[in-house]
Amino acid sequence: MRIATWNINSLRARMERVLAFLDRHDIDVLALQETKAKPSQLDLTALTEAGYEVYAHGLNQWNGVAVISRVGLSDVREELPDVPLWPQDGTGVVEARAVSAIVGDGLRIWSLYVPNGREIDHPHMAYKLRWLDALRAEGARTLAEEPDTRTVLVGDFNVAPYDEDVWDMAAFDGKTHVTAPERAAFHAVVDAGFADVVRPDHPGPGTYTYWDYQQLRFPKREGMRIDFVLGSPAVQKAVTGSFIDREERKGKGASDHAPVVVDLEF
DNA sequence: ATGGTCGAATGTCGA
Repeated sequence: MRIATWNINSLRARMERVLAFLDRHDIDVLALQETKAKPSQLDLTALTEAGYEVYAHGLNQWNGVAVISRVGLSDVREELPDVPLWPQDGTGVVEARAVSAIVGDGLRIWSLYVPNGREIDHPHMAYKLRWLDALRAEGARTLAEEPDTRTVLVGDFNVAPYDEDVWDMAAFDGKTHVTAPERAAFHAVVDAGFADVVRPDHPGPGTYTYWDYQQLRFPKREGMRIDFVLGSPAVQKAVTGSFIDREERKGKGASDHAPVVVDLEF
């Protein structure tokens, strides 16, 4: 089974790219982030005709996540337990950040869009840390109940866990994504039992999944590794290969993120 | 030249 995760930065704007990507790489399951649409706004005809089931979760134009599968899609769950949807700050913006489903041979895949954090002292930063702790708790709970669970936590974590995951640490002085609390929150998820299954085969430095649209970051090879596939022990043993589809970042109409693809044989 | 780009509820914000 071949799974992938991709921050698509609007599914409506990039439906043709998604269809071509699924076909080109023979993808069984695709987790999307930043769909930027309510499900009612999506025309899923072409995906359905290509043999895929889709579960989209989005409440407004911000964020939104989805799972696309041609190997079954059941037992959908929306959002993490014990973490309130943002915000409590009176802006009235409610954002969808997580959805999961059982696909293939009993694999639970979570499509995750970790809150951005914005600025170090912004309320969204505290919310981001709380959200990551809720993810850790959910992962730990799952593994405690079922140590052999086939579970993957995939998506845009908005954290660069190591210095080599950004092109220049000096550029991130005083910025989010690289701070000690964010990295600790990320590593706590890993320490709960969910290892990065891509990094061992694709180490850095210079291995990125995101390049800002601005300032010619992609041609200058100035990117960040912030999109991950984290697998439970049963998943870790099943990995037979992986790659980051850097080609997808090229050309007109690209997302600012590249897809991350992992092959599993249970 | 200290910007440069996208997508969306576009007299403008979030990433």
